[in-house]
Amino acid sequence: PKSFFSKEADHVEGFAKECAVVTHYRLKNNPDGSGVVVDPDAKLEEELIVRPTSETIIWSTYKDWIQSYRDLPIKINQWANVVRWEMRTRLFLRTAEFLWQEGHTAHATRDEAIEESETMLKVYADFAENWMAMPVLQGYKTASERFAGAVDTLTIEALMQDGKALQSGTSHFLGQNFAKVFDVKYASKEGHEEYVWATSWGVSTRLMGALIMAHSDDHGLVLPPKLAPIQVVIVPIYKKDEELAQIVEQADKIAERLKKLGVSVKVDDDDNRKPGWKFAQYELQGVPVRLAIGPRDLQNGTVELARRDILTKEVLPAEGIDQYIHDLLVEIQNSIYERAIKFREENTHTADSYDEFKKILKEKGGFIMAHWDGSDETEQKIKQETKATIRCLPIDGPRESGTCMVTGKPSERRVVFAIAY
RNA sequence: CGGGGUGUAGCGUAGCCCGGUUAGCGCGCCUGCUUUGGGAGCAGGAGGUCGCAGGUUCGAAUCCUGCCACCCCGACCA
Repeated sequence: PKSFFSKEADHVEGFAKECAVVTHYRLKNNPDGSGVVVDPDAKLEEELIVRPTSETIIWSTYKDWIQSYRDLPIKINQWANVVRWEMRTRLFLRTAEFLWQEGHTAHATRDEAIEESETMLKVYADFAENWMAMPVLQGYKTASERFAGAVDTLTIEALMQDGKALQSGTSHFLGQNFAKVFDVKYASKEGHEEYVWATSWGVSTRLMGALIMAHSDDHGLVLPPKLAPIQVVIVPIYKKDEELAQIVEQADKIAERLKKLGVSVKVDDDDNRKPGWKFAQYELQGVPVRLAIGPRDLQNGTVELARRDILTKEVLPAEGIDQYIHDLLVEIQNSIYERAIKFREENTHTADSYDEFKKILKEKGGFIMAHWDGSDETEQKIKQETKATIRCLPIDGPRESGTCMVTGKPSERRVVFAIAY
């Protein structure tokens, strides 16, 4: 309901310009027969906002669920579709409707809430790095980039292959902002009424875009083995039906052995597509390992193995190939990650003057470490003049005193700038 | 909303400026034969209200007017 949504002032300001609003609840046939029209008699007394995020409905509910310190902490995660009516959408990265998980927690103390927000950021960073094989920077957002209604916003920032940054997940420390406007209090051990402390955090289908842009090449997707739905595909090569039968028998044997090792396999005996077509197709889909088996292999007891990530091929003995692949998948996972790390290192630069900053931005892109005086004005000026934004103040970033590249005022540390999606 | 652009077969497009054969090409689709270790080859075939409406003209995909739709750039952005 609109009235729920209007409580937290910053929250309203942050989302008001991109909300889909339900004003009517019924359609009817157009009398002129041209289709359906909104029934003007079905106007809602109070408009509904299709949620851009669920804080308001969550907190109006938490108010009923929380009375005592014994009810805390409360941690709910939900998967939901949300709608943000962006001016311009971008496939996977900024769709009008997207699926995400959003967690909402309430805590008795400030420290506990902060710890929760940091823990979740690490969960996201762990997933990005160890499953998606995508290195991320962890850090704090500046005030202007913060979530609407948050005291602090933590972010994981990834670097895409085109040198642009992508915010890939966020975790917010909400302080007592929502507790106060939704009046969520609990009775403490000491018998005092206290407002709860809150967090929220989420990752979305934007991660699909991140995965694509972090690893793919001109042949298509490159999926990290841990996330690939099919880790190994076996393509038979044959001329006659009798050959196919023999090859498929061999392929099935290898597939069975792989499955015992926990590897997911597809044997593609589709006769409608030819080997070359299949090779290209599975590369497009990012299947990490491809085996080709033909009459020659049957005779020699070999298979041809191709790696998707580095596009190599080699002929290996069929004997023991299952264990070899099992180990290779681990190696590929690491290799993709290492390649992404290397790319990020090569595309992270330091700038000590505004001119140098602009030059790097124009010629190289990537992350730029630079000193900033901490003011909103300077941040906005840089954004207007260069389109670069402060991606984050890294959690583990080194302290290094210097002077702001724009104003010359003192700075305690470098912050991370980039052009972002 | 401001600026720019595009609508031609299932998809991608040429033709439009400078009006004039049966609107051309690629992919895909269908049939046959040959093929199969990197997205097959040859031969034959099907498929079109040229976004919509009106106008100019002997004649309009092409020129004019109006409308509709979509795309790109900017403000927004997990």
